[in-house]
Amino acid sequence: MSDLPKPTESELAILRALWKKHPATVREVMETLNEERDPPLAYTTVLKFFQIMTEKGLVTRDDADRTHSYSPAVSPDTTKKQMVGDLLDRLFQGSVSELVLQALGTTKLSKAEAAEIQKLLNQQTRGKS
Amino acid sequence: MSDLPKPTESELAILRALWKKHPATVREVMETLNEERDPPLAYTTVLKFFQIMTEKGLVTRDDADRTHSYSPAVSPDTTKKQMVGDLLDRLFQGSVSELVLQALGTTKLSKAEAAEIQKLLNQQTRGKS
DNA sequence: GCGGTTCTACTAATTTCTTCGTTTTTAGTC
DNA sequence: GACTAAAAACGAAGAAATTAGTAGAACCGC
Repeated sequence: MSDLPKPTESELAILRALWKKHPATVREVMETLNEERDPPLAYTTVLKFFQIMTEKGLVTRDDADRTHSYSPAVSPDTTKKQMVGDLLDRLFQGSVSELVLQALGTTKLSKAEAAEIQKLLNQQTRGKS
Repeated sequence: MSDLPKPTESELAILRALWKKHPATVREVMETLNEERDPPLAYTTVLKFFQIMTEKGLVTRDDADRTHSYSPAVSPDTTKKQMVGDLLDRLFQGSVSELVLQALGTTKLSKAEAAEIQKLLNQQTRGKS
């Protein structure tokens, strides 16, 4: 499996929109993106990103209808794994625990969240020396 | 306090070198970087990065001697916080717990590491409803 | 069928990042 | 003081990413 390229900042924004709702048209995604942007993006700009991303294999296009629709070709989970792994290499010398401690240091968690993490930790260390 | 810009990939590589040893000269950092690079970087390339980063305020320059020496103007911790926060926003809707679960899912931790995380979790949830 | 609308494709300008060659400055050596 | 070796500054090319204008095709209502 040839790994897909790491999405750029803009590509990621589009993937986020697609993960929320897909398939989606260029116009739909454009509107979603422009809700949180001051200089709004032109339609053709967003279209261009879709063309590039189709080329790269990050999204798939359905051109059965005149108005093409797009879907993500990578899952949120895969992408998160990829990007966390990347950050890990670049900034934490691969130390997962350091990253986790760093992340935990930034905010307080709810009890439920903490419990969930505890659970995973317990699973991981069970039976280890 | 005007936040400093997010370092680019190359700038980050230089910061990593400086965090390991500073102050350091251009040549020293160049040699460090080139240990793990196949097309090695030219001296002037590395120098250019230092000039840009000085401009941006990411490093400080000591030009007392003819051979200038540089030190990081941002700490590893600050940078890590910045970049983790960035990833959090961009990919995890700000959910620290989701990021942590994702990170923990990638590798098994040593017992010591797990214990350290447990400790922090306990501190954080103490006295919470 | 025709005019307006909306879509995709094409092309290209702009910006940011990376890279390095050339020139200038500096400090030491004879 | 001129010569050389090393460093810094400058300028600019190349590459990647972002942005958008324009042209041509497809559809819709009349």
